[in-house]
Amino acid sequence: MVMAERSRSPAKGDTKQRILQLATELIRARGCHGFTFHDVAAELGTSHVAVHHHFKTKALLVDAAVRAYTERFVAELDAITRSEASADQQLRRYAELFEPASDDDDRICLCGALAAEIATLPDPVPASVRAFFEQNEVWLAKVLAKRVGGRPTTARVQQLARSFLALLEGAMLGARTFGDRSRILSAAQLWLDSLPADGR
Amino acid sequence: MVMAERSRSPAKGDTKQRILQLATELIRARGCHGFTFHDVAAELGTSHVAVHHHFKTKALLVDAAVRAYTERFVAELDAITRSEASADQQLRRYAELFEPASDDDDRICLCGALAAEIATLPDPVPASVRAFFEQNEVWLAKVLAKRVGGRPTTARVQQLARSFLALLEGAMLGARTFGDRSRILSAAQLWLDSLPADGR
DNA sequence: GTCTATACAGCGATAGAC
DNA sequence: GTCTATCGCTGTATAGAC
Repeated sequence: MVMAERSRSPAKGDTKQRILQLATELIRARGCHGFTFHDVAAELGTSHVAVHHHFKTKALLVDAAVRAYTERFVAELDAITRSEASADQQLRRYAELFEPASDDDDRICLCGALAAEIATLPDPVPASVRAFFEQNEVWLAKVLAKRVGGRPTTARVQQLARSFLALLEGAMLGARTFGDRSRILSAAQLWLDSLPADGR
Repeated sequence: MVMAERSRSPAKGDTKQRILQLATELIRARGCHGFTFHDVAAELGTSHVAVHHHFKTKALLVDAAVRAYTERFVAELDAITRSEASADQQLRRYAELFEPASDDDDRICLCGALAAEIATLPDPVPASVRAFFEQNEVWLAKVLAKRVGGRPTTARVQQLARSFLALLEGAMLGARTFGDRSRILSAAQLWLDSLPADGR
C-alpha cells in the first residue's frame, strides 16, 4: 500500500485535490465513519465548513476518494502487466501492493476498509467499492489463467482470483489487528506456493 | 454464523441479556459505528437512556458483546473437537461457522466486523477482539497439525492457521459486499483441497 | 432495578454574509 | 473560497421518580 501521493506545493486550485488526498489517508486508517470533516479541516488549517464547499456531502467526498484510488490502483496493475514478468512474479508484485509502507503504518487498502462498512455506506459509494474489487478480480483472473492454465473466464480460475483477493484483504485486517504487517506477504507466499504448477 | 440466541420470554431480569443480543446482531450487520443506542432501544420499545442504565458506555456494551460471543464461539469449537471427526471434517465444519444463515442475512462474524474498525474502537474492545482471533488460531493450529503433520507450534502450521482465518474473514467481507454468501464455503473448499495430504 | 427528564459536546449539513 | 450561525442527531452524563 505505498501509493503515497506527492505533496507538491499547494498551488492554488488544488485544495480539492489536497482534501481528497487527506480523506483517502484518513479512511484507510480509520474507515468512513472514523474520520470527520473536522479532521480534514484541521490538517488543512481551516474550518470544516470550508471542506463542505468542495464536497457538499461526505458521500461525495468518499466516493471521489474511491474513484481516484481505483484509478491509481488500476494504473499500478497496468504497470505490472506491461512489465511482462512471469505470472508468478506478477502475482507477487500484486500482493506487495497491499503491504503497508512501514510497521507503524496502520493504513490498509481503501476499499478493504470500506468493504467492512459496506452496509452503512452512503449511496454512490458501495457501487464504486464493488467496481474496485471487480476490476481486481478481472486482472487476477487473467494472470492466474496464465499461471495455472485455462481461460480467465473459467469458474475455477475466477474462484482462485476471488480467493486470493479475499486472502489479501483478510490478511490486511489481521496485520493491522495484531500490528504485524508481515502477515500479508507471508499469507500470500503460502498461497502462491500451493498453486498447482502446471501452467506457464 | 448461525448461533442465534434463544428468544426466551422476557422473564424479568434479562433485559440486559436482550440488549446484549440485539447489540451483537446490530454490530454484526453494521459495525460498531453503525449502530446507536437508539437502534437497540427501538427494538426494545424503550428510550436510549434506558439502555445506558444497563451499559454505562458504548465501549462496555460492545466489549460485553465480544466476550459473550467469544464464549459461545469457543463452545462451538469444543463441540467440533469432541465430535472426533477427521481433521478435514473439522476444518470444514469450522468454515461453516462463518456462513450467514441465509442469502439475505448480511451479518458477518462479530469480530470480523470489529477487526475492520480496530483503529477506532474504544479501549477495552481491541484487546477482546484480539483474544477472539488468538483462540481461533490456537484451535486451528491444533487441527491443522493433525491434517498436515507436525506440531501446532510449528511456524508453518501457525502460518497455515492464520492464512485460513484470514481467508475466511476476507471471504466474509467479499460475500457481503457482493451479496453472495457462497463465496465463503467456496473459498474454504478451494483452500482445503490445496492442502498437502501427508497427514492423518 | 427500571425507567424518565434534561442537558451538553461533537458531528454532518444548510443558508447566508463577507 | 471562507466564515458565522443554526439545525437535527448521536453518545454521554446526571438527577431523580417509581
